[in-house]
Amino acid sequence: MPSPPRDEAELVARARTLSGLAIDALASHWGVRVDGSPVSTKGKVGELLERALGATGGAAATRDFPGIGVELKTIPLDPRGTPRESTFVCAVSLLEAERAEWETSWVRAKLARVLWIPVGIGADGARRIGDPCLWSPSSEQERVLRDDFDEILGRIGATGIEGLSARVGRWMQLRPKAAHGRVRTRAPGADGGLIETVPRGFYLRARFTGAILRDPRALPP
Amino acid sequence: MPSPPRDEAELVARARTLSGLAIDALASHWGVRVDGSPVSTKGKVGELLERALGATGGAAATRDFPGIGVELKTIPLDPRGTPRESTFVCAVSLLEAERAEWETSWVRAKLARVLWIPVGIGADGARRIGDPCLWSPSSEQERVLRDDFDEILGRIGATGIEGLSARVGRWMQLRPKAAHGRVRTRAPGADGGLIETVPRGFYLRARFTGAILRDPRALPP
DNA sequence: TAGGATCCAGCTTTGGATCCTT
DNA sequence: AAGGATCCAAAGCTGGATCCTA
Repeated sequence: MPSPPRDEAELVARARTLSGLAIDALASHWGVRVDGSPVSTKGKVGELLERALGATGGAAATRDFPGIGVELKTIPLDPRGTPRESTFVCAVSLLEAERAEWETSWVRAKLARVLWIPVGIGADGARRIGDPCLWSPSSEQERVLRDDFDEILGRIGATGIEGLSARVGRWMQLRPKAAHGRVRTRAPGADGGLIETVPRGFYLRARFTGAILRDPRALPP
Repeated sequence: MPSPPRDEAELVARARTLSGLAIDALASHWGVRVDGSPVSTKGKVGELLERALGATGGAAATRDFPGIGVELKTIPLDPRGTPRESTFVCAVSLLEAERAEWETSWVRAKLARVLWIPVGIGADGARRIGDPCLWSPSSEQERVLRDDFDEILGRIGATGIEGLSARVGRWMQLRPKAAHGRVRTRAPGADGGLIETVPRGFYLRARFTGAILRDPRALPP
């Protein structure tokens, strides 16, 4: 198990040495199976890269590399280099939604510094690690993310969580997270009591992550 | 048959009196069948509204209302108010493509002043005429349309018509027009001779017409 | 043919549902 | 539950093919 990287430069240097490596090779090195049925290997590649880069593992970690304030995100690409999926950022606390502000939010902190690692798929079907991209949002990008955040949390306050569609948000959306979980939220209306619902999390739309992988300062539609 | 409207105000006033009217009612008034199989009634609604508004009919007309320089376009909407189709603007002369310029183009002249008439569909399945919208492109809108025009004609010049996909163009695209027609164009390359191909026309994408019906100065993606 | 357009199979995108490990 | 995510049916969009009338 590698020790945590001392600084960003060391983290990026390590990520660069992994570039081009087949996922299968990395998996067998770490004794992890990533060749099962697709549904049974969700999240495995992300965890594999955390290990290989010396991330602080486990559910207690607030960030992947707390010492240097960097979040690690893998992005699956299709053969043309386009993200195949949206990217989960973090869960949201529905009960604190009304008081939440972008400046002090967890989602902003997570997105402040991200090491994106694309995982491509070759003509032979083998998945390979791509070139890492250390990114912080430009001020224009952050403005849109903040607008999305405000609109999403504003709707939760106005109509309750059941009135919020995953369509809301240009680059960021709120969607169910976890099939079996239960959390409490407030029913719509001023007199709303507590009701139970499924947990939600912030996701970045694929068109946003695709654009920043091509150009870190891009402003997608 | 109404006489041609004297000016824009009269045209819009007439269009407003039609708003809310069922297409079936208008059709029976003019003795036109619009209840056949969908494939057999293409274009009927557009012709019906031309008649009802006193447009100069026939293939010889360069514009629907030449006296006042207005083009009439009907737009079919789905139950949510979104355009169901792209909108045909005019044919393109492939042989003159290399010399063509936006400023003097037919497509620009047609789009300079358009009376959009949405045709919605109610919960009962009946089609009804909506509120007319007299529109000219804003300078920002025209800039994008000109860019599309330049890129489309530029590609015809560079790669020939067969190298041009209907994907080119943000708001406007070039697509086949007429199933059986034949026109001549120049083969790609400096030494290109004349070859035959299917006629093409400019179309406005539904996301553009949908946006300007909601807000005439909107700048869709 | 020119002028009025829509059809519709196939591809892409969306977003609610779901899976594994600690 | 928290943290790593992907699955996949259904809705939406695309764009080549096509239809009618004068």
